Formats: sequence, C-alpha cells, structure tokens
Amino acid sequence: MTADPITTDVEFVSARRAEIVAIAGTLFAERGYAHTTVREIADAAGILSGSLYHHFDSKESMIEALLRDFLDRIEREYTEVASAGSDPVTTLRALVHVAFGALATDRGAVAVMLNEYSVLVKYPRFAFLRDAVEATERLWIGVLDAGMRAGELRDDVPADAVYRFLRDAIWVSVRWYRPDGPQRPGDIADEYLAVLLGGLATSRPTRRPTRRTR
Amino acid sequence: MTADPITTDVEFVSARRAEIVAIAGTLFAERGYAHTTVREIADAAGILSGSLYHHFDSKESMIEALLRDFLDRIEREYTEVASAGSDPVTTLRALVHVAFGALATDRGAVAVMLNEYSVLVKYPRFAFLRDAVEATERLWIGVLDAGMRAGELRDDVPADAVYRFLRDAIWVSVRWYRPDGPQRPGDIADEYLAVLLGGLATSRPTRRPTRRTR
DNA sequence: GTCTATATTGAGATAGAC
DNA sequence: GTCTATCTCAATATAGAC
Repeated sequence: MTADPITTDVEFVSARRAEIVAIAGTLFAERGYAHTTVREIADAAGILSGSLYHHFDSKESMIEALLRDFLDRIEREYTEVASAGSDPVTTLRALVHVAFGALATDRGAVAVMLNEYSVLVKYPRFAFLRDAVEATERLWIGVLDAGMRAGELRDDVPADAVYRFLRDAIWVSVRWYRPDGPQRPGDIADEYLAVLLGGLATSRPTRRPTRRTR
Repeated sequence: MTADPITTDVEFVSARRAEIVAIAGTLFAERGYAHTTVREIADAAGILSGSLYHHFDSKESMIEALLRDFLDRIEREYTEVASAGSDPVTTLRALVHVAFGALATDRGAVAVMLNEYSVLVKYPRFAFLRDAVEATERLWIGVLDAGMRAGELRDDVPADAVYRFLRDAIWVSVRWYRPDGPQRPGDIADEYLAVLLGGLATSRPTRRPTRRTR
C-alpha cells in the first residue's frame, strides 16, 4: 500500500498507518498510554516493534495522530449541531448525544483525552489539545448560557460549573462503557439527559443546603 | 522516631512513613502514579531515593498505604452518614458532601483511585480496592433505591446508572478542583446537588428523547 | 514494509558504609 | 534513618539487511 499519487497537497496518510493508530488507540483505552508498550502495539498489528518506526518516528507521534483526527472530527460535529439553529435545550440534547456517541466510535481517543490530557498538554507539541478543549468549552457554555438567558435552563448555578459536571460525567463513562454491552450510547445519553434536565428529585427541593461541609 | 513500644498488636506506622505517604500522594495527584519517580518522591521528602527503601519495600507499597488509609476512612464516614437514619434525600446530600470533602483532605488518594484503579485492581495485592469500591457502591445504591421506593427520587432511570453518573462527576472533579481556589468543597457539593436534584431545565421536559443516536 | 540485532536511557531496587 | 554507589531490567528507539 503506497501513497496514492493522485492526492496532491493534502498529506496522505497510508491505510496501514491509520490501521496502526486505531490499534494503538484500542490498547491505550484498555491499559493507558504509559502502560502500553510499543512492542504490544506492534504485536497487535502483527509486526515487530522496530517496524513501527517505519510509520512513526515515536510513540508520541501515534498518540498525536490519534488525537488530532478525533478532535478535528468531534469539533466539526459539535459545530454542526450548534449552528443548526435549534432552541438551546434541543441543542444541548444533541451535543450530549454526540459526546456519548464518541464512546462507541472513538473509545481510545476519548480514554486518552481523559487520562493523559493534563500530562500531554504541557508539551508544545500537544498545545493543539488545549485549543480544541477550549473551543469546545466555549461552544458548550455558549449553549448553556443561551438556555439560561432564554429561561429554559436554571441560572442559579454558573454555566461553566454546569459544563464541568456535564463534561466530566460524560467522558468518564468511557471507563465503564462496553461497546458490546446491552446499552447503545444513545440510550445512555437519554438516561443521563433525563436526570440532568429533569432532576433526580420528584419534588423541587429548596435551595438551602442541608449542611455546610465540615 | 522509632516504633512506639506501647502499641502492641496494631501495626505501628511511623510518623516519617506517614509523611512520605502524604508527599507521594500529592505528587501522584499532580503527575499521575506512573509519571512520578521514586527519585521525585525522595526529593520532595528531602532524602535520596535509596533511603525510601528503609520505609517501603517498593513504590507499590507507598500507593497501597495511601489507598488503604483513605478507603478505610471514607468507608467509615459513608457508613456513619448512612446509618444516621435520615430520609434518603438528606442522606444522599450528606454522602455527596462527604465525597466532595475528600477532594480537600485526600486529593492524592482520590486522584489515584480515579486514574489507576483499573490497572491496580488486576493485581491480587490490590484486591481490597474492589472490595471497598463494591461496598461503597452497595451503600450508595441502597440509599438511591430507598429514595426511589419512598417516591422522593425519580425511578425511571435505574439506581445503578444514576450512581455511576454521580460517582464519576464527583470524583473527576479532583482534576480541576484547586485547594487554594475560591470554592470550598461544600460549595461545589451544593452546586452539584442543586443541579442533580432539581434538574437543569426550568420546566419538566418530556421523556421522549429528541433523537436516537446515529 | 518488515526483520534482526542492538544501542540507549530511565526507573525501580539493593548492599553496605556511616 | 540516610547516603553512596551500583545493579538490573524494561522500554523506546536506531541501523542496516532483506
């Protein structure tokens, strides 16, 4: 499989390379980036570790490829959803569905973002992670803010606090989500949205906290 | 500081050892267990790496000490709260406060549980992690179930699904919580509880999902 | 594009002096 | 209880043959 001579400007990524990235992603999701060795990746790809370096110049390059591809795609999906012109609650529901959807399609990348973001983002090479995360944050908080201003969402808790809780609960579910389990990501999204939007209590509780923290 | 001869049966833990465990916990919280070297721990403790092995026989022993201590304490706190005999919603609120409280008192241990649980639990030495996690799970789900049966909590989403969302959102906040920030853990707990119990939407939404997942 | 063989480095751990 | 010095091993990465 050689580089297609028809592709001109755009960097051509060999199918083999993409395959290896996907394999590495699966392993990263299972055991974490640090605990995955290049030998394991090579094993899973059916080659020897040295051969990996024909496709990548380092293990870091593999994770970079994985994350760049994922972040590009999900940012595109978020933007599409946000610019559809629906009301804020409908947009929020759709965003949550896109995010949970990535559990099935991009398990490895989600796990890596969750587990390695804070370490990776320190290196200049991975500065694009921060850009992507901040753009996503702005987009989601924008939707939440719009919902609050429209009176559709409660506004006694700051939008950025709500966003953090949302984001965390969604991404962390990559830890227990099983692609071969009974629930589709859409089902999980609906369950989550039911509690998030409607609340867990059957009666609206008072705003007074029961007690201060010790 | 030598072992106190008065302590008889109970394993005496030297103050120095406890100090080192705390230092290691802080580093683990900052950079993750795998990325923290024994040399860094020793540096932070003001000694050389070899000297650590007077107190511990391995790096694993340090993390084990950190987690055993933490899990014992928080399980005790949870049990206390759950056996106070309050109504389910009040109990749930108190549990959430205890959990967020650990962000301030046990940052390192919480971070390690969050980040390394799935790797550690595979080893027999760390089987106690699974026991602790399952006991906690039973306790929380018991409270949620009681609330659902009492009609105080919605029962259209399974208690274990609710528990997972709760647990994840709470523990992951160790990633962004800053001990020196403006918010106390109790404040964060109250914000979280407001959204969780009351719901984000101002009007009770219909149960129909807006769309199925792709 | 993959293999064989090996260089290099970094980290956990050990032994014995002080 | 800490230091010095060192061992050992595992993992990333490289070079060159096929």
